[in-house]
Amino acid sequence: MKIGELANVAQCTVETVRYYEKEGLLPEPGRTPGNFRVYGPEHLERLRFIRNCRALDMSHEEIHTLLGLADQPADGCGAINAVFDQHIAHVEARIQELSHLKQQLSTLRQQCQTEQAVDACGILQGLAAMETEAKPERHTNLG
Amino acid sequence: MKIGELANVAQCTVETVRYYEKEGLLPEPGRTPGNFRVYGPEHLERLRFIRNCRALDMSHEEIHTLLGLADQPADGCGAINAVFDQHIAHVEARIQELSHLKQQLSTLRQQCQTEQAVDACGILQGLAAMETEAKPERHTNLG
DNA sequence: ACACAACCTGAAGTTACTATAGAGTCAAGA
DNA sequence: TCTTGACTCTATAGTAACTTCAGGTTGTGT
Repeated sequence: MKIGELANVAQCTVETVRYYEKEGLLPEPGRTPGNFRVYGPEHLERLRFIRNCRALDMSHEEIHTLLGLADQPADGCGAINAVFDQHIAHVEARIQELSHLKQQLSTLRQQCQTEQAVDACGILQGLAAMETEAKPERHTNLG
Repeated sequence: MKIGELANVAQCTVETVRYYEKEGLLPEPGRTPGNFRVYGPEHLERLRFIRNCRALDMSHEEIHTLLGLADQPADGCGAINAVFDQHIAHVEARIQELSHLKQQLSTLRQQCQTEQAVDACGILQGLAAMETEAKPERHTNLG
């Protein structure tokens, strides 16, 4: 199949497919005499794998690692579990962070319940007065 | 004060300060005869405001809006509340998303509790088999 | 006088794409 | 046969919020 069909069944755009190829996540497919890419089922399976990883918010680096491990059937899957556990930890950490932010935002929001002059707006006063919190160091791509 | 001191008290790097200036978040300060930036307390207050907004994960666009509203003391603060409410909604939505992801990740993780051959690894099988979920459209900068 | 820290500008790198420009390929209809 | 239109190709730039780097200037302490 050609790139448009592949992208279609894999629920992504043709640009994304070409991008994955350039990134080395997807192997280079064959070409027609007219230079169009031709994909087989193995490409589709790999692309599905990648898209599922992305749906789980894994970074390209993580996916790269996972694909590398998966391509060595002789090895055990302990390393795979490790990648997974780390990713879960990232997600959990981000949820914690965001919950904390939400708490702060709600507190600030309660400083101003009514429409009043800007000078008196409790939110602005709060934003000006807050002690800048050091952002926790991030080892994740999750924003 | 010079840029290094400003950055220091505001808990950020000098590069970040210069970047905020280029982005129009921080007004251009005066210069010494030797072309060094010189800041006053008003710059520090503004920078603190910005850093607090960033600590709350607001985008530069949101901060820009907020600063614009704050600079018009005649106006009411209803618009400010609106920006805030929307941002809180973004944070809540992202928490929901991540919680859902965590759920899926945990389920997958349970597919493989032991060290075994890669071919049998339940995680990889799960990743290959999952039905790619359409990613919800994002109207936020939160990753 | 000289080292060294702090400052300056401008450009490129980061992530995972998306968008655009300009050109080539191919199947079907007139 | 010609043409239209859908699809494809490559290469380049843009996105967000910075960080890093290269190469040069200014100020300070001894």
